[in-house]
Amino acid sequence: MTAVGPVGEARRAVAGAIAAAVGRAASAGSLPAEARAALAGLGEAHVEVPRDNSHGDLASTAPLRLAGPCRMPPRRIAEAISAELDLSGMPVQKTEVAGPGFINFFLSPTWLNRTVAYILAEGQDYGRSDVGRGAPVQVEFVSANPTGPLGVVNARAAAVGDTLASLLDAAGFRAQREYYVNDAGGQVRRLGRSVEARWLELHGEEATIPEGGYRGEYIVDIARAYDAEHGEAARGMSPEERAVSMGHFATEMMVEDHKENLARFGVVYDVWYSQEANVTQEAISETLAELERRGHVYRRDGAVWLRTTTFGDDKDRVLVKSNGEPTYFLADIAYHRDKFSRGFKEVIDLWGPDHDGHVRRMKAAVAALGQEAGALEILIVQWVRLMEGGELARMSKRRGQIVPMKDLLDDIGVDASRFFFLMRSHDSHLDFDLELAKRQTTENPVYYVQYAHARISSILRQPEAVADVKSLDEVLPELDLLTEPAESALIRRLADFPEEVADAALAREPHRLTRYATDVATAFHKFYDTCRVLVEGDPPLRRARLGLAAATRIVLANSLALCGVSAPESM
RNA sequence: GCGCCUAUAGCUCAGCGGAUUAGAGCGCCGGCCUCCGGAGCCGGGUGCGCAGGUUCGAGUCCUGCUAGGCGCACCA
Repeated sequence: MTAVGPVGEARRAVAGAIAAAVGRAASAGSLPAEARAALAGLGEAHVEVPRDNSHGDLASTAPLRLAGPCRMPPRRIAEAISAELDLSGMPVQKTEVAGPGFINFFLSPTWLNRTVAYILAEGQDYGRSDVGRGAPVQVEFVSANPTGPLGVVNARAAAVGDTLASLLDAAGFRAQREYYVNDAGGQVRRLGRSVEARWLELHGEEATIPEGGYRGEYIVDIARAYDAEHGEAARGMSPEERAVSMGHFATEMMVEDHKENLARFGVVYDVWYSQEANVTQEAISETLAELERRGHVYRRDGAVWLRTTTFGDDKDRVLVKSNGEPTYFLADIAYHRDKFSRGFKEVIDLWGPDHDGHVRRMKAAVAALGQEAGALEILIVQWVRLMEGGELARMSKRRGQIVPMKDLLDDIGVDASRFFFLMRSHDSHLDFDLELAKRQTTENPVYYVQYAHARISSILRQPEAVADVKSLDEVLPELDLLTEPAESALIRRLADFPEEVADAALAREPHRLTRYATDVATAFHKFYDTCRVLVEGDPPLRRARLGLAAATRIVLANSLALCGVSAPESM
């Protein structure tokens, strides 16, 4: 838990009051002297948000945690602390000792209502915090090979990476979104030769796709495009020249295609980092030299090795093959070295499940370069299976198992795709229910949340509401009229938002956001069901409820924005 | 063989640093609109793979086992 926003303030206040009470209890002898130090070791973390709101708005587990050091039953510690609690001037309505030794705190209605005013004042900024203190963090994601179209796993990585970056920004880090373009090396040649084969076929010549080449139909499209632009020139080239020329052409075309799909998906990168342009021979040999200087390199069997086992890998890895060529691993190390030289202290890579065997060696290499452990974090985005009616779906019957991202966008759309990808933890396998995602009229989770937003928007534009909506910043005194349980429950959940954002960012778990947004939508619908917003004959209460509705809309809009999902005013 | 991920309701999954009574969506059954958007709300029930361990307390931590997925190149 990160203490930010309204709940963070309350958490700090409660933690402070408990610390003071423990101090007094220790002086008075009702607690042993060890209690002070033991509590100090806990920080503010012992003040938690209970799962069940009948246990209060905040609860301290300090008595349970102090039981060991104090050698006293937790319940008695709780009572000793309770007896010394001084809550004057604090937004706490009541406290209780409960269960095995929790101290539960019920925040006052005044606190809740001030929170509504605070949200209204913050608007678009509500949810932002400064826990990152402006630290630059790089998030690199998707980075697919430009040898074929993006697939659904790439789409998932795009949703997760983009939202993670947004969360980091909101939590006060400076996130940079980077895409690494693998436009160098053997695969470009292979791609070029594959295109060449198709190009020859276009001209009625026999040709075979080379071993390890690319067979997708898109290669034919590329060959056609190439022919239209450079067909004449190509006729005069040697096969080798053609492979190079076509390889570059194809790569550019694929990268453009990736950019287009990602942009359509709402993902805009700060940097498209070309391997060919940046990871030069020079960069590679500098990297090798640095690793040698640091003493982690040795020669064996004609190859140059990095002693990654020093840093937890299960075997050493080759940097330079015995034929003198650098491995991709070395190029990748050079790339990561460059990231850190650009000033990032924290670098997060999102990789596909086919690369999880490479995690250890890459982290080992970064450690070998002298970076702190944890400077590089690698998140594995797991497989996506598209399901339709409980069966594996084949959206693309044309070729293989790879379902293009484009088809997903065409069929499902951006909002549902992104939301669905963000409903699950990135490291668990995802069964994507196409039928459910396509539904626009029923219980699709994304529509559930958007519906709440649209419903509020509808209320706020009712004729009897508009005048009040304009002056919501003046409703402060009326907010005290919000005393219904459904109102308090909703406000309480709205108050969590900044901590939800900060915690999701720090844990690198963007999927928490969709759950939170769903919770807020549920709390709102319940409120709506029990409390009439546009109450007649009671203008103050109406203004208060409009204020709450407007605050809810802010939280929903901000949550959806972080997810990259639209927040419609009507549906 | 080694490594990583996963195992929670009929299905897909949450459960964030261990904490009071384990949740959501879908599916199924039954209620709720003279009223701000019924794309909503309320009710109905089954579950932490197995076995140990640590602890005042384990879905959560540790060990072993079982099952599923993935990875184990001088490929990129």
